Amino acid sequence: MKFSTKGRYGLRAILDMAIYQNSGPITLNSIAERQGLSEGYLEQLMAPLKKSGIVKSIRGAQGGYILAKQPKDITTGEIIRALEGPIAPVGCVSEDYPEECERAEGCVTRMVWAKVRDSIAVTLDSLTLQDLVEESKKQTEKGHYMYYI
Amino acid sequence: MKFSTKGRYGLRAILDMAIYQNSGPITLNSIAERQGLSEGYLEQLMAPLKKSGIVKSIRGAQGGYILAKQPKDITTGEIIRALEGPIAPVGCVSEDYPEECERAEGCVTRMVWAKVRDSIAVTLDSLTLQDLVEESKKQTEKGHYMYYI
DNA sequence: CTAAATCCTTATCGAATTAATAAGGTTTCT
DNA sequence: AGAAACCTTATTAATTCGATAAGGATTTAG
Repeated sequence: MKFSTKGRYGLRAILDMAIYQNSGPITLNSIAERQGLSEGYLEQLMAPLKKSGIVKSIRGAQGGYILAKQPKDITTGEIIRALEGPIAPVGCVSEDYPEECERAEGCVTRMVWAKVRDSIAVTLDSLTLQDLVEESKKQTEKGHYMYYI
Repeated sequence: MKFSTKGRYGLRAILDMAIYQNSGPITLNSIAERQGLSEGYLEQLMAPLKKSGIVKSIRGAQGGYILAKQPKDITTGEIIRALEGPIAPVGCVSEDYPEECERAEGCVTRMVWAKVRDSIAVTLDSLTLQDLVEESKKQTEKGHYMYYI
């Protein structure tokens, strides 16, 4: 039961953007360097993030990516869903198109998974990028360098 | 971000046992039949469940498995951990032996994952097998046959 | 107008994980 | 003694994951 590197790296990348956004677009190259991630892999993460309206891209020289919304209006849930798909600890309780199952109606274990799904969703949806930026500032003041993982 | 069939099938198997326990051990064969699972695969699930003190086995003819504790004293968290390992949406926040990470100290995204881990753990740990048995009775009264998935 | 910087897309590949089966062994009851 | 059941390990096919590669498209700067 793990999130893949898509969600993990993607969240780091977006937080990186939120922290370093001040003037002009941010290149994948600079994110990759700061975060120790591969630029090629980051490129693949940007496609769904763009599609979900979380980032915008600016092509050409001096181009890069910018956040499409204010950090306070972007939740971690949004980011994770863009990268990992709907939250679904098991297929039959997927947020989007749950898998069919003959006896889903009276299924007791299914209720367990639905509760798990909801608890994950509530947690991720109640955290905004702004929250993370502020936490990051606190940590920097404490002398800790940066988020990782 | 999915639980594997180990956790899903295992939870069904244990709930099946809780419902059908009355006198004498329950054979894997009968669980497999009722639940539509393969007996061979169930065998593999029983090893860790036994090791975790959730079930006991009785060997030989007329043998089978019985719950090692009362349903009210078995949580879904226990069962899932026995089968899937420690709850850990990402390695660095594993309940058991979190993976090392240079900058774990000031890591902001790590805090996100820790919250996710805790919300899953609280959900699973606050549900007992007894709760599921009762829910199952309710569902049966409503005319729904059984849990599945 | 050309070169460089950057985003964009698709293909490929090895490694790891998963789900399941198979096969044979051990224990205990009748 | 033989059958019923648990027990353990090995194997395998399929899938997913993480990453790299390669080449294309767009825009800016000079």
